[in-house]
Amino acid sequence: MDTTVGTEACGSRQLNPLERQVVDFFVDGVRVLGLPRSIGEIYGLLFISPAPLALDDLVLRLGISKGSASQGLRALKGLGAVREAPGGSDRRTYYEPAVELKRLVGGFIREQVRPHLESGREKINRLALAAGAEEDPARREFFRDRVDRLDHWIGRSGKVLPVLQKLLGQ
Amino acid sequence: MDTTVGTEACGSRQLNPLERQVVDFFVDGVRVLGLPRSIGEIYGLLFISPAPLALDDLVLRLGISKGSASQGLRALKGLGAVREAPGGSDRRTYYEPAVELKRLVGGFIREQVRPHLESGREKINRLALAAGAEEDPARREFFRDRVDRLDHWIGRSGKVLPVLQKLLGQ
DNA sequence: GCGATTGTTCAAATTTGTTTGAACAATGCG
DNA sequence: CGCATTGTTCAAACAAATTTGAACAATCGC
Repeated sequence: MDTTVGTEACGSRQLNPLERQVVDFFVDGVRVLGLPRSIGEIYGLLFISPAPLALDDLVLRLGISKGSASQGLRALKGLGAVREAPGGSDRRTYYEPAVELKRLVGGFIREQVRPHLESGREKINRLALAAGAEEDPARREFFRDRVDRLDHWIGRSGKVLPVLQKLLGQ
Repeated sequence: MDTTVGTEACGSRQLNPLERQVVDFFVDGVRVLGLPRSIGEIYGLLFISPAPLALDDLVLRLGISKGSASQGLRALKGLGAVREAPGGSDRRTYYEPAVELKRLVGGFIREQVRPHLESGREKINRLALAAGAEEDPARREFFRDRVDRLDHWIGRSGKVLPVLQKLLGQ
């Protein structure tokens, strides 16, 4: 092993143009989903790598810190977007991406969407209570209508998610 | 009109508990969508207000700055999530929320989702080029497959959006 | 038109969220 | 075991995004 350079960016192999483009593609992609940049970088590089990569590879090639790589991989595992590659002869753990849209969408919905729907439902229950406490009948009617509407939104979203998942997963 | 207090938070009427809860609900909601907090606050207060509100009302009741209120209203108008209330006798412009899920989802897709799909398509075209330039046939085949997959993702997403919109909009 | 009111803009301040890096824990090998 | 390598944690540094506020523009009634 050589010990040239150190922590600073791009010691040995920078990304080649294709890799660069793919990484950027995913950086933008995860931005839309509200996930941090490093997660897009990691997934992007795994996605375009013919062979699985270990944490050190990510650190070296992306020029990110070990901490970022570790946390990013953990998050991606949680989303079901990467898995450990089987049979790494090495002592290290190698990762490969999940590339089926179905799986990716499923993981995102499970981890990022459903929890919010749940907590939304709870909040709406409390809201309904508060709305019912209004004295003035006309205003109470109005509040009731609004809360009903929220409830309806959440209910519909819950219904639509599985359909969405099925449509994307073919 | 009185001129008590000034710019500092909560001079006159703070939010009552119901309003507080609704505002918080939407603050969380827009957070998930990657929109700033102030947008959730503004929409939330409009949503639970029986009568349309003007910019000054939002500033006063939410304790946010005029700048935030102005920018937030502009963004919400862009999303089709609020509109100017008709017939305000006053000199001021009053706003009311759009409360149909269909409209809200439609606006979000139009403003936040479609542009990213578009730019994604363009990036993939460039990617395909870069992938084709690979010398080694096996690697080229692999890259091709990956890029095809991305293309497929984007294509499918574009197909699903209208369905999603229709399902949510009933 | 003039003055008062309403609304916008944007650079600076603030807040929020991400990344770093060094200390620490875990793991496997000899 | 003891050492070397791999991976994790988390407080501090940093970066990105939002909010503020004050200067400016637009609008309206008189």
